[in-house]
Amino acid sequence: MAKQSLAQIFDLDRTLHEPARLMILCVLSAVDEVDFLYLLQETELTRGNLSSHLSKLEEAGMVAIRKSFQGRIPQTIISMTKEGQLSLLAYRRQMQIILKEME
Amino acid sequence: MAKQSLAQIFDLDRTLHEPARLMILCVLSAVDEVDFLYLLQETELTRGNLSSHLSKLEEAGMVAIRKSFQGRIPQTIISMTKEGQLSLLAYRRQMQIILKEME
DNA sequence: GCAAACCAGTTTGTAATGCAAACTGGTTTG
DNA sequence: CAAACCAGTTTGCATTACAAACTGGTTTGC
Repeated sequence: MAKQSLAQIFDLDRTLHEPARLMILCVLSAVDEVDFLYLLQETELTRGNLSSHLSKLEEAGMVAIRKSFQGRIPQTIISMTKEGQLSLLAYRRQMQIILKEME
Repeated sequence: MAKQSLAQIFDLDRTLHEPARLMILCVLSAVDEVDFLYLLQETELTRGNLSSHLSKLEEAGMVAIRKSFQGRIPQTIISMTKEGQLSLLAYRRQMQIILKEME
């Protein structure tokens, strides 16, 4: 493979590059299924922000969102999709290369 | 030091977190003084984008911008400040921690 | 000698974000 | 049965990143 240009190396997936979403996926990569309130507590995001970042991740096909009930209280369960796992892996690799580039 | 929260770990410097600016600093960290046209070529940004990202970096105190002439043609020379070097180092360290966190 | 093309950038306009605050639809408590 | 609470969603706004248009000067063609 020919040497990559800087522009290519730094062309990061913007969905994952947002710290809040990276943080969400980081939690998900460890536990693989969580509810909204657990994420809320782990990430210290506001409910509104967590909700909208999850929507973005869902639209991008990175996470799956399932609604259920805990007794009569609604509950939202979030898990990472296969695509999400692959994208996160790719992002990590790319960022590793960037960090090396800056040494 | 107490264990850092995820929110703290992922609280990245937004000035540096933007890929285009990270790329600019990456070039600067290697050569330490460049002109506008060299950056333009290395980064493959448009002139407008390069100009505005440089302004942001200058406002943030990360780079110093000096105007001179090459014969009668105006020339812009950019270099990284000490603060820029330190901030970039800090960003790299923080991102290393994040990548570890996601392993 | 002056119009057209070129050079080195800067400014402006626009669409897309990220965040906080307000809202929704339901449940529990006093 | 009103007030407080729960689990989220929607809305409004200020900030952005990018592209396109602009600026102020220089060189080229005729």
